[in-house]
Amino acid sequence: MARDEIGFSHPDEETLSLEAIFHALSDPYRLRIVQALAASAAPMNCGDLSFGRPKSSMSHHFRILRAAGVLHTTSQGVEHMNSLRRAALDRRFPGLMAAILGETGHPAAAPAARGLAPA
Amino acid sequence: MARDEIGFSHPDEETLSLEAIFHALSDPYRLRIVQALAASAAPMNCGDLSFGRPKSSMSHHFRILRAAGVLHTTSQGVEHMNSLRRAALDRRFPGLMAAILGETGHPAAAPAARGLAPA
DNA sequence: TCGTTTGTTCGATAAAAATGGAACTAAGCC
DNA sequence: GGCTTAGTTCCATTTTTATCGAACAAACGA
Repeated sequence: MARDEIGFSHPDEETLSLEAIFHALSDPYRLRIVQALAASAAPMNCGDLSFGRPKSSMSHHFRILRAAGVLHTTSQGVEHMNSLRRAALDRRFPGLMAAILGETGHPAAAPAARGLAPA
Repeated sequence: MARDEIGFSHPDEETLSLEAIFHALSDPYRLRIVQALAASAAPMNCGDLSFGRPKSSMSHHFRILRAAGVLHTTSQGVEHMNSLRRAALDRRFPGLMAAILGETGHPAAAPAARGLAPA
């Protein structure tokens, strides 16, 4: 369990489990957080990822995503910046995030994972 | 919702959701069921996939896997034969099952999803 | 028809998760 | 120091899941 500076604890890459990742992604808000982060070039703070829900509720969701190793959070001033742990996830479960996010070799493919209506 | 002969109801391919699939796979027994089915050439009955747990408990897990569209079940005599809905899952979420099962282009890759120790 | 096998359904209980207000902490600004 | 902003932690409540015995149902064979 790596403890970043004075910050959050994120699980080591080797300990990431499919089970925890799936649990983390089985909640609609958490899935939206992941999708929003994937779509964003830059890290995003918690407020921007709260979808109008109470802070305490969202803080709970961030914690679960962090604990599953999906998210990485660092403090920058008053805010907490979140990003996907994409490289670690890709090494540990190659193709998983790509499939979830609807990134396939074929640009026309993966309609469902991109939120588009199926052909 | 397709209702097979006199049998089980399985969701239509178009309605499969990542969220439901993730929830289904976030339980250890359910994940093992999926992995066992993937490893098996032939469909398997419920007893062979029960890992020594009570029937009523496992029946519950089968129902969730079916409702998520992960599993397909048919009656054959007294037994219920289960198989992965691999084709439907692959069409709807290309690469997802391959990543979960640790099937990658490179035979040496995806150690974690195949249950092997990471290099 | 009776008994056996396989699995589902019911129902009660226990365990786990989600929710959100309130109090609190850390960082920055005046 | 006092004030503001951004999140976390605490705590109680609700909701959802999991667990598993017991009763039930369907298919088959003797």
